[in-house]
Amino acid sequence: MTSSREPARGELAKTLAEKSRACDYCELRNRGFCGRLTEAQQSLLAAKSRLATLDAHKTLFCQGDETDHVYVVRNGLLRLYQRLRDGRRRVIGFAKPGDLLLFPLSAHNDYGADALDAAYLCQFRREDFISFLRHDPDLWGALAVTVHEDLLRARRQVALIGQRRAEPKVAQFLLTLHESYARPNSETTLVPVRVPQADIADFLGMTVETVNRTLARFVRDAIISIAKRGIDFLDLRRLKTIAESS
Amino acid sequence: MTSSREPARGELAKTLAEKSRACDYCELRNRGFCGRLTEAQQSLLAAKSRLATLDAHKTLFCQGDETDHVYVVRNGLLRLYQRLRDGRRRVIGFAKPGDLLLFPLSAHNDYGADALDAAYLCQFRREDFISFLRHDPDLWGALAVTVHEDLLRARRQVALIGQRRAEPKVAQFLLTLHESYARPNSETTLVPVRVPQADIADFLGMTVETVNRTLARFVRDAIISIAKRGIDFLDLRRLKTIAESS
DNA sequence: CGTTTATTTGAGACAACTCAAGTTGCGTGG
DNA sequence: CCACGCAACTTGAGTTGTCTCAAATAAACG
Repeated sequence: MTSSREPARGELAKTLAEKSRACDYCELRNRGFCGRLTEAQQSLLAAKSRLATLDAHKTLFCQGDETDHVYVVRNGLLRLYQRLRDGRRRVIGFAKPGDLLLFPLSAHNDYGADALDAAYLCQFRREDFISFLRHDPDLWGALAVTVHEDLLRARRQVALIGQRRAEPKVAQFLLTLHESYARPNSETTLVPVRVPQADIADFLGMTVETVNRTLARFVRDAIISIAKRGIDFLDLRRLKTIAESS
Repeated sequence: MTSSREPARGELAKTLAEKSRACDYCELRNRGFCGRLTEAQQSLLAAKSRLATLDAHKTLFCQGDETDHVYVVRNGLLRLYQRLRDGRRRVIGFAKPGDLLLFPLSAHNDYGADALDAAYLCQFRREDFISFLRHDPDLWGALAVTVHEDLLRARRQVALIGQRRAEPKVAQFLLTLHESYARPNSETTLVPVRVPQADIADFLGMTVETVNRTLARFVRDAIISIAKRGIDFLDLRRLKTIAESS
């Protein structure tokens, strides 16, 4: 099944389960919600957390449903989206490890989420999370900063969609993707995620055809290379030039 | 000077000053930051607040500057904007009475703000605001919810800009404007704000020319009427139809 | 009353969209 | 193992609507 694309999946799951309580995995990430917590706070939350697993293409929660849980992504990539009045879909972002999903003070989900990859998440009951906040007011800061970062991300998306030409849009999107997955000590230029072109289109407010043609041009010009395992960034400098060309 | 457009301005200022401590004015608004506070919390904040006045077209703060103060709008309308790499300007929103400006946990301003109308604001030193949060943890909730509402607004702007055709964009913008200023017990359809078309264009990601032509069409079709004092909504039903026409 | 800023109008180019076929890749079941 | 079906991707030709550029007009301000 989904494990075919990731041989070490089962092993990883075991590792995650062992480290579940101490949040060692999340601690590795500077960014994200858990990265802003002290070890004591992490332990407090971990005590009431449940490990949730989600196969690729499965839905974690739907827009409009009651928010009974909130989540922190441990592993995998999720697509966050809203349905618009006219039936079209708007992808509002992609959730990476460390990201907090849903706002614990809202009774209903602002958006829906489903997995692009198989995903592992920490699940918290919303009421538990709220009582954490009451118990340890310092958690409020982490929550507020996290929501504020989502706000900054949303504003970046506004700037992105506002662009008229397709090439800078896609180029900037690719650069953001690269940035999110760039490791300081790594030489590889391969970002190991496969985002469907339809999702890129709905994120950037373009049609699939235009996204496809633009990506094809980048591939033809040897700026990127698209493989089954992800996107290989061959010429970051040229990609940046295109991104700036507004 | 600017009082010529609002004869009762001076009187209003006096009223505001008198009610400054109890925040009675802000209390009248359901929406906004102050509306989420208890009277005790309002008094706490009011004790350390300063009334700031700002003439029309003046700048309150600039993007990138150090955040030494945060503000709550009492009266007037402000334009919030960011500068993009290519020099273009992106209007990220308009601040109405009750809105909190700037994020007290950020060291630098994410955006700039200047007045469209003459404006009155409550000014707080950032460190004072942070110590309020420490002193009364319940304030954290109000802050988090406020930032989250900004996030929802930003996502609405994403959906707005994502539209391809000009008419629905402008129609939806006008409807939002109308909603923000609609009074429950009021019969008038006049929204007493004048937003420059250039700002609408930068908010919606279009050119001034297209905004102008679209507005002209609405006026020609007797859907709205544009006067010096503001926009008169003559046919809300038709405006809604256009807004839905994606 | 002159200067600056905002709005209005026109003609043409261009880039993304629409529609309509293909093709490829992949998981399922015979 | 191959055939099938579904979903994602690819490609082409024509349309459409906004943008661009260029100008004239109107309004705001000292």
